[in-house]
Amino acid sequence: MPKATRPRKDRVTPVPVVRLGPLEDFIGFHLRLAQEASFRAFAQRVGDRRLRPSRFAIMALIAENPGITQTALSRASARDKSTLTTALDDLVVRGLVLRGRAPEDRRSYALMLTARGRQVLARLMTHAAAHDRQLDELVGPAGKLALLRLLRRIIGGLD
Amino acid sequence: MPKATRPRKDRVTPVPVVRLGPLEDFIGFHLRLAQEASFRAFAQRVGDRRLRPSRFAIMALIAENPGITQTALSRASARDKSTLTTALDDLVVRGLVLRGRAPEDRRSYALMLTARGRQVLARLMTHAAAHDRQLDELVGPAGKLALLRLLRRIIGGLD
DNA sequence: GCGAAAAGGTTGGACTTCCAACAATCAGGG
DNA sequence: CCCTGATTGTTGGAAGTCCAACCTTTTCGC
Repeated sequence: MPKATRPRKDRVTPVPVVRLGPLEDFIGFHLRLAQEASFRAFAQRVGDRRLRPSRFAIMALIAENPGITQTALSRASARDKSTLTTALDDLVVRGLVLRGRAPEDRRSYALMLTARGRQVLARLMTHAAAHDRQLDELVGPAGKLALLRLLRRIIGGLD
Repeated sequence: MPKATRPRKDRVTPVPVVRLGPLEDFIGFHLRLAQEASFRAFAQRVGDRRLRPSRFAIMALIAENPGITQTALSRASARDKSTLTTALDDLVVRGLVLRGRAPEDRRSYALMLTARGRQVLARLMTHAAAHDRQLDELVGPAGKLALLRLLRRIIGGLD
């Protein structure tokens, strides 16, 4: 076997060592770093800057719950309803989402995907699945189950 | 005493069930929900809206690494360096952080906490510790270790 | 029915954040 | 030395986000 190139492990990049101190053991800090890394990887995978993870979640939730209201969508995606107003304005203008009126409650809208919205979502879903597989490989199958279980406890316990 | 209005009848709040579909199993989606919940609980605990989790992390990292540069702080906190410019402007104006010049490299600054910055950080740290204990109780001691281990794998694996 | 409270959605304002482009400084090869 | 490229930090622009206030509509107690 030719020892052509040395592994990059011996790289002498002078990345300064930063001590984390108490942050080393804080769950919240690590949640933020992991979420940031995950979103960045997802966004990079998709490429289109107008279809970031939040838009994907919105569309996926509408697809699973046709006729959902903006407030219900707000709760499910953990975003303020005013945030959804502008996001949905954008998705409607781009022809991906329909804001139908709900006849039984004239205050609310009934959200649905357009045919083109379903196409775009399908493409995003393949990226999301690939992204999730990448995360799966990092934590392993047992790790994934444990991770989801722990995250759900935090999500449900802090309401 | 003003006329008492009777409280409304306690009714079972009809929180609409939202189906998550594929999102049910996506790690990234749950990371975001957990981070959002944690962030919100921390902010509520602290109260002061000008000392949110990101400011806390910045100050904690400076305290652990006196003389750190903005770029190193940017990497450690996973925030763009331009984000740190404005955040540090604010902390400096409020007398919590010092931007000292680094004599050996006149491009960079050497960040340090002021005495008042250390006081403020100490107060934030008690809130952070209480917050983390709350998370500990949700996941249990073994769960915390597992969670940190899994999150670190994701953080390190997506670079 | 009536009136007050609650709920759905929008608007305006303030922050945060990223990215791209830039100026100043440093490092290395010729 | 000098030129080129890399690094550090700032600026400007765009987008995302929350909160508080508000309007409309619905619900509920009386």
